[in-house]
Amino acid sequence: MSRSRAQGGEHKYLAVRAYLADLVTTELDVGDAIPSERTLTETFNVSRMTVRQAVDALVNEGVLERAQGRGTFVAPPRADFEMRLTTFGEEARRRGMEPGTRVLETGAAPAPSSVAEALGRPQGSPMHHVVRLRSADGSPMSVEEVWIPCDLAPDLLDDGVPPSMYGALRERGLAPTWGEDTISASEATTQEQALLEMRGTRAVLRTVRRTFAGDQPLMYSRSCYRGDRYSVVVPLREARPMLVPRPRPVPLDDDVPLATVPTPADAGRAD
Amino acid sequence: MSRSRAQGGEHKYLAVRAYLADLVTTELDVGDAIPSERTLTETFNVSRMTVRQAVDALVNEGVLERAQGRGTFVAPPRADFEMRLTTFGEEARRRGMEPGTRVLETGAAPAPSSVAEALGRPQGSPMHHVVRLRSADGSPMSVEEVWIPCDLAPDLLDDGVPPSMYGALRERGLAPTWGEDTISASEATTQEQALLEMRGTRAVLRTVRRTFAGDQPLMYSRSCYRGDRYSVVVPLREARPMLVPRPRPVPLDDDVPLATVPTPADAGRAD
DNA sequence: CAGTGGTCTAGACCACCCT
DNA sequence: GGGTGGTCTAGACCACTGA
Repeated sequence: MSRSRAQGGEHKYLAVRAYLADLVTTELDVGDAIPSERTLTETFNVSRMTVRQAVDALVNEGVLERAQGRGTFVAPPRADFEMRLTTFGEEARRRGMEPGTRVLETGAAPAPSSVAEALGRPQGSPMHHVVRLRSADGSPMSVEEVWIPCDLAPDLLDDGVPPSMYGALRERGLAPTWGEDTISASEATTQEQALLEMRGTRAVLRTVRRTFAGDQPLMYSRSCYRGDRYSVVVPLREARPMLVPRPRPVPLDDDVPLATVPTPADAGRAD
Repeated sequence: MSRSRAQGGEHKYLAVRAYLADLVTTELDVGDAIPSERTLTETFNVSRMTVRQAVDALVNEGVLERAQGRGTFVAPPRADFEMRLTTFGEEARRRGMEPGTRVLETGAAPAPSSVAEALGRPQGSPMHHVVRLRSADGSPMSVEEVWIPCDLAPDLLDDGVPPSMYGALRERGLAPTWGEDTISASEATTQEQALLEMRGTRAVLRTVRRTFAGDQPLMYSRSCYRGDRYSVVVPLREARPMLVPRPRPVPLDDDVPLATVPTPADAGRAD
């Protein structure tokens, strides 16, 4: 059991898949051809269907593209029509700026009703609460407030505020898997205005984010960005090409799950 | 060649696929089992690999879920982590409100530089230009300004402003396939403030949208939403589970495409 | 235990592309 | 024509599930 796992795992198609994934990331450029299916058949001593299973997987992931009669090629980096759960730091660096943070407030606090509701917790339940001023290239960008239920990670703030909340949660086995931003515009409070050093304008972009690990609500956060320095780009896909199942999901009496906690299936239905 | 296409097309797996898709949409509820693979093998007189090809396709689309040892079931409507290209009307109705429109301005106009640049057109080239006040349940929600190159659809405004721009474009064979919103916050101009009947606040949420049909830029639009009445919900996926190809795409000398027109591969890279 | 999906074989013919 | 992917067969054994 410890031997014979060449590269990818127990299954043959995984070995082929791993080989191809490695080829793509280390040897080939976009547009290059991978070995033909029959070649792979020989090099791995497997049947063609097995090779195809491996190639199929990478095609489905958008890593490879097939072209009948020509071959199979490394696909150009795919259009990404999905926003990602990124941290302020990653986001700033992606935009070519150096992120900075000043902790304004930290500690435990009872959950306000809006926060409790959003996380599916009883009102007033204990939460880690952190308020930070975030900056990019030295100038203030946003004020960010975070709540995380204490019981999920009691020791979260024991060593001070971690550089990345997502990182700290990940270390505790609570990797964020999806989330939801609600974006709106309003005016800065005088306190926010001062913190963000805003002068001409008071317009700010606010986002409320709920972060989940699977079904479990992990974190609630509110950010307030300078309207004159920050914008969000959202890629948009074609309207609904999908196949819709369920003709009429008969209301069920048993098996009613937590009501206020949306599942991924509820995401994307704005409002 | 004209006969023998039972339901889905020439290929056997497409027939099975069509049969299953029909089952899912007309007979089965979420969670119901589909016929077993071996059953399908018999009813369609095909081999099991062929059945699997059909089922695989639907599983990849998120319509079905396999469970080893138990069966294959209709999947719950999938989490939708993608924002869709919707029109103001669809969007309003989805939120349970009745959309309304008042045309403020309409006609042809030379493209301002920002618009021309965004659409990859020469500055000053002729564009359809429409400004509309959009309302929901009778109260003003946003001011929207649209530019569409005249040459794409010369007759676009011949019968007045169409109820849906996307619809009108679709009728002319220019179906929008993807787009990109840039969302920001700022203050309303006095004109906007008056049109939107804003009183307490001046904060507005602005979106700049570019709409494409494949590689072709179709439309540029700017909207200005009342900050106190409008917000956008953006679903967020897990941060980068993907496999990244290209170690170093050697700069190519030939085959350089239109420079200022981004392809889908550039979407999602904010900023 | 019987039934399900998961993996795998060793062939086959076809449609397509390039030379 | 020779190579490529696209489809398809008729089996096989395995791992897992549920009664």
